[in-house]
Amino acid sequence: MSSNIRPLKKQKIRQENEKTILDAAEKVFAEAGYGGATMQLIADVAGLPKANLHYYFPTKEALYRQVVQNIFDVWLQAAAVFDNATGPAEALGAYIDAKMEISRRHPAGSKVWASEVMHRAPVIQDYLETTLVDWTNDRIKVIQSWVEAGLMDAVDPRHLLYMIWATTQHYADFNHQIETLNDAQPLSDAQWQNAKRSVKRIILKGIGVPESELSKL
Amino acid sequence: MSSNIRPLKKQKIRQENEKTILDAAEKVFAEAGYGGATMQLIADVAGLPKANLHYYFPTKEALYRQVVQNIFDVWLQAAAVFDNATGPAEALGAYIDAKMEISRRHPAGSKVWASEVMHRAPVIQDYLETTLVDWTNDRIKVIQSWVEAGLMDAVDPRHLLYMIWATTQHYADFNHQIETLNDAQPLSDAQWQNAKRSVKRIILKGIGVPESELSKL
DNA sequence: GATTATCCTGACCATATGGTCAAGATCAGA
DNA sequence: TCTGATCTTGACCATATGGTCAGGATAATC
Repeated sequence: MSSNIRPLKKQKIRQENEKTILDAAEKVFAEAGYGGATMQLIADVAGLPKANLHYYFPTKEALYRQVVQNIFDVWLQAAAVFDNATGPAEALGAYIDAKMEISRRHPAGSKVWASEVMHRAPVIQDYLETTLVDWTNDRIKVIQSWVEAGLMDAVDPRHLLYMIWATTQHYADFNHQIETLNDAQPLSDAQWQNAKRSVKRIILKGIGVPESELSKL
Repeated sequence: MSSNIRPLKKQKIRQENEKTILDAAEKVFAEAGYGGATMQLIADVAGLPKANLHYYFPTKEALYRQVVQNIFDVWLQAAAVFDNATGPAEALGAYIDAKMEISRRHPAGSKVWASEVMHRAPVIQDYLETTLVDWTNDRIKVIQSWVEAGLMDAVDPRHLLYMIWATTQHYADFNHQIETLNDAQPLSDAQWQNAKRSVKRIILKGIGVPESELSKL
């Protein structure tokens, strides 16, 4: 990597500023959308002059692209939890927990992702067509093997995945609506626990996981 | 109403143009977001000069406001199906069907709604706080009565509603992702039927509706 | 057919925004 | 301390956009 040539302190400055800018950008893109976000506002949130953003990221689009790619990485990491498990209760339960936790800790990222996909994925369409398609097809096979092993009902794996994605991400993307319906308060720790338990219970029971497994939630 | 004073033909012109503009606006707002949408593009889609839009809708914000309010009305109408039913299987089944149908026929509207809520509902916050809160609280009571009558498990009604909203709207808001995962094809009639059946089955079974009711889906 | 109310629209304006640049500041290495 | 590389930033520019307006077209009324 050419950045290894760069001296240490300069390297650190670059790293920190890029992170500061990316964090600010994620926040602003989430709140205003791509079109509504302005470089000036991102700069203000980052606490840097606007021209400095353009030093690190040549264009608004390049900055946005980086934000979206980072979110995709977080998404993929959560998906890993899916794997190291033996059956549907464990695997899907852990996956739902992981995604709910992301929705709680990282709502801005989820909103940017949702916005990007809603607008026909102008910058990450290639990722959808390759990484996402592959990942999804792999999990579908895993789910089908569970069905064949009699560990769960013969549900369509695709729609099961969509339901999990939709529901977990809803707690991030629609957090404002959820707060409004919660007496204008953010969900408390206990309410988040309850949300996770409720979601897991309905989905897992809905696909035929036996009651003995459900009681572990 | 003062528009009754307006002569017939003029009245019709107004009605038709407003509808043309609102349809174009919904489409463009859905595809580009509020910030990314331009009055010029909406005008082009509507096939009218830009100045004409400003004759009917004074500002971009006024036009957007009207679009969002219309969507809220559609949403409320679908919610009516919830009522004329006796138990959870029938009521929730019909409600899910209705919302899935809206997602299929009216995806642009759903996207505008999602975008509005994601951006902290700048124009319909008052509706969220009044109409939506009231509607939700009413349905929660209904669901609780079903629980008490032993017609379903003791699930938290709130999270059940969120799951239904999330899942059904996902098929509109993320239709591009779903298409990408469906070999770049829109869902066929059969696939929509399958989607509806899958969603209803998982959710209804998940809340403890007996198998005898499920087989009717 | 003359008058009034409504509708239509090309041309125009003020402003906001993404992006540029040149000059200066800071740092690393010799 | 000197030199080159990297980083910083205020000032600036071209363009796009929301919105205005005056004058013309069309429809309704008498």
